[in-house]
Amino acid sequence: MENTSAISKIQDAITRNSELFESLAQLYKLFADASRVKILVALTQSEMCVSEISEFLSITQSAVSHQLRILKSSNLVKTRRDGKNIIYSLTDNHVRTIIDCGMEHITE
Amino acid sequence: MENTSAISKIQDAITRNSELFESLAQLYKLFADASRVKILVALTQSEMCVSEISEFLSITQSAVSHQLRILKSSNLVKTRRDGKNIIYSLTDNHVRTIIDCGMEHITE
DNA sequence: TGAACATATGAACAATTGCTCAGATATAAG
DNA sequence: CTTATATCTGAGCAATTGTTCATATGTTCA
Repeated sequence: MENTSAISKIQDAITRNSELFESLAQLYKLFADASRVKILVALTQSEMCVSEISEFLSITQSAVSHQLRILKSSNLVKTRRDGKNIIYSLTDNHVRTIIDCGMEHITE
Repeated sequence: MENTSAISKIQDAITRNSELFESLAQLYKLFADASRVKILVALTQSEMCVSEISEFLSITQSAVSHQLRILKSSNLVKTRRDGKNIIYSLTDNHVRTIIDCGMEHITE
């Protein structure tokens, strides 16, 4: 199967930017789990502490904590301490935008 | 830990729309793999047949075929036959939009 | 019809993922 | 200091995922 020159250029571009697309996949992986999506959606509405989040997900506080760690180490959320509680909130508005974007596809 | 009424409402909304957010996670799952992302990005530029795609990914024709089946059964791509080849293309522009959206986050 | 090419499919397997459980850490209040 | 509350962490495990390999299906052309 011979390439047309046009397709060859596209293939080259993708091969050259391979790492970029791996980061992109990595980003989407963060949204690729129902628990994490729900956490992120909740945080688009208000900051919350761990126990508030684990209240409406049907999973343990430990599971929530694990997920939050993933989201935090990927810089999607940030934390501050308030007494015994750790309050989680979105780092910036990208999360909101990405969720809205996916929503449009779902609810077309 | 007592809920403020505001947070309680957010939690209710998320619990009520649980299925919606599971679909959303399911959608992002499709973008959560480097091979699939590269395939989709390639298809935003031009329709392609299976062998053209497997040429620039470092995976076998069989692996590409498996991935394409996932993308097709999720209605992200569609096919037409051209002789011995099956030509894959994007079903609509949502894919492009979602990719652009993620790209903005990466390349900020 | 038979050979060559393009694609699809199913089984098998390693790697990754998300959860639970048990226990560690940190803070606040008595 | 001790207890209670909130959160984090690591080990272990079942489920899912992406790939390869072998093979099947489908198409073209001689």
